[in-house]
Amino acid sequence: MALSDKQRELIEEIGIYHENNGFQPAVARVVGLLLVSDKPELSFDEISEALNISKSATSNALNMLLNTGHIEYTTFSGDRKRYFKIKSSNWRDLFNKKMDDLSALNDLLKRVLEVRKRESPAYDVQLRSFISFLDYLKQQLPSLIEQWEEKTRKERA
Amino acid sequence: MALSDKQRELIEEIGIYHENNGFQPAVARVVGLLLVSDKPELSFDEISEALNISKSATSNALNMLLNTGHIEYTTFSGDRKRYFKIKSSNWRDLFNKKMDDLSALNDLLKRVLEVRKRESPAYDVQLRSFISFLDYLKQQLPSLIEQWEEKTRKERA
DNA sequence: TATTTAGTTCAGTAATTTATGAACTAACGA
DNA sequence: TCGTTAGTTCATAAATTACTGAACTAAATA
Repeated sequence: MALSDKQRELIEEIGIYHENNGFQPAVARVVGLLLVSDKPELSFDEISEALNISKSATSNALNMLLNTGHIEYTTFSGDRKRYFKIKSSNWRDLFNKKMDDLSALNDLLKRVLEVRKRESPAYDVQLRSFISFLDYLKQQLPSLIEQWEEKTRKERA
Repeated sequence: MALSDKQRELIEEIGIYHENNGFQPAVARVVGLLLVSDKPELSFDEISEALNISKSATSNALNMLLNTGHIEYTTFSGDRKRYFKIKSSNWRDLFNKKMDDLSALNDLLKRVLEVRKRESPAYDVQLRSFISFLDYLKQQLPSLIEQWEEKTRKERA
């Protein structure tokens, strides 16, 4: 598992990114490694050694990522190892998760309006406006995706 | 500082939401309280008492939120207290932060393509596609916002 | 059947994060 | 000038999180 300095650096940066998104450090590094490594599929031991983390940490990280659908693995007959790789469908999921998170926020904010009793409705104006924007965004997103698909279709032609 | 059960509940839920977005628990609860409370502005002591957190935790939370531009305060002559409230401009900022985060991810992914040496370009197809989508989204967002503003302008008329 | 491989499990610890309480400061008001 | 108010600061404690190493399992291979 030869990794250039640039690769190691990027693994850490991707690691920190995913840490900030709620992943455990070791889990986040595994994602980084699988993204950045020249080989698209890595074995348990390759991961453990490349990142210099214990077998337990590796096991924990891989199972967590398998359970959450971030990675998957392939096998080869006559080889007992599993080879782990990023689930490529995961990009869309990852984006959807971000959008779901905004949606969750929006639900909370709608409840804020229901629950608090402010003297004047003036206090609610900004909040209502933000809620309305998030609703609009959510509604428009599908057609935005369609437009993008249309555009890429044309570009390939 | 009378808070209904529903208000307390919502403060916790908003708290958990913001914890998941990287805020410290106490900080996240302060945001929840300022959102949910009937009074739009609360003093240091009111916050400390309503959330049942120490003065140091309160001080820490308020200063952190002031520094990051999430809250601001007003004062009244003849009253030494500061009254803290959510910065309403903050909604747009909060959304922008989410988008910036996606943008940061996109930058990392572009670097992934530069750094790794995959045998076949086939491995890069999905990733390139996701990058292209994020670029498109970023580019389209301003006009999406404009459209929404246009729509709300019409609705008010 | 014995050995190696590919992991898993879990108790314990290291590291990190978060909150407390007590002592302090700075400004105001009596 | 003395007390009170409105906080701040910091050492420390408590809680939580993340990782390790050792012992284990289950299947495959010799």
